[in-house]
Amino acid sequence: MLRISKLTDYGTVVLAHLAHDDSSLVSASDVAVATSIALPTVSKLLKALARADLVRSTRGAQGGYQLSRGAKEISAAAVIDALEGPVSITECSSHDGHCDIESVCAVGGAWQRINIAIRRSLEEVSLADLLQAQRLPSRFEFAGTPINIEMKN
Amino acid sequence: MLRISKLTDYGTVVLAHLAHDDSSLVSASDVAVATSIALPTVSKLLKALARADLVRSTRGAQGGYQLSRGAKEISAAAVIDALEGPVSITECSSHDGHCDIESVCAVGGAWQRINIAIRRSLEEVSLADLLQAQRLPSRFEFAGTPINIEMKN
DNA sequence: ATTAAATAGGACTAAAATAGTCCTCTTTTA
DNA sequence: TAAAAGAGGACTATTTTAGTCCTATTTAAT
Repeated sequence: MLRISKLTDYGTVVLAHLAHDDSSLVSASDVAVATSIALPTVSKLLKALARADLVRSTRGAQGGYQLSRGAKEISAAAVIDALEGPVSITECSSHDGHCDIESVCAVGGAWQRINIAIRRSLEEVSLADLLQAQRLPSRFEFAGTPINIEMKN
Repeated sequence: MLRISKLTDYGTVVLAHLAHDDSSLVSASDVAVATSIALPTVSKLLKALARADLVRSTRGAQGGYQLSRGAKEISAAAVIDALEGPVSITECSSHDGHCDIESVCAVGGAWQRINIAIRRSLEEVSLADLLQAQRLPSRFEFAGTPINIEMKN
């Protein structure tokens, strides 16, 4: 259920590598070697991440990529947006999506609300959190009720 | 990002219809007519929902389906599980999934944690909630920009 | 008993999304 | 000016998802 794409997952790994090598420029091929992800794929990911301004690129020889801001300033939501676009949880809730059964749909905006709730929680999680895999401080509201999320481990 | 499949969405609509017609048995074709979803599709959905024990089926003439429990006792998570299987947010976090880059993956269990968080929130939401959530214009911020979500009925 | 109305299960096909590769162009440094 | 990088996009293959259809089984009504 509710999966993110493999590319997004890889994207996180790539970002993680950049976060590690903090100050210096890292080329796509370095990242590919370090992560064992095929170079064309890494390249594609980094281009998309650059367009979304999550990484900054420097062209030319000795060029490469670096995070455009600190790992704490990059949210999981931003990563997903960059690599999958701002798509919603259901088709009919996306902006120009058209829903065949709209007129008889009893469910209406319910999934949207869930979507928003999930989105908020993803905004609370930063790349730094992902790296540390420590307790995630997630707390958000759904349908007016505050929901606390505790994580085991 | 993070979408549920169209079938799951339809499944919710189907369940919503059953919840409406509370006490009596409703045949798959009745549901199909009422929801404007093609009969074979409705049929397929109801079978899956029956296997997951979200609806109870009665075979034979005058047979049909009904919810196996009250709408409040059916969580969004259960619906998703029934129709998409208990898959995780990433491939490598699913139970028997194998991840190519496991050995160098710096992200590790981070997405799993997010997955658990989302899952919990989906367990908090019942079918009854989904039904009530009609027509609430929503507003939230993304990347500092306020975003309005309008629902067209 | 027989027939008709249902569901059960699964095989199959079609369509769409995803993943991955490759080519050509531009930029920059040595 | 050559080599090392990224930019952009076209293209292909694969996988997933959606949707249909067929056959078997169950049950109620006649």
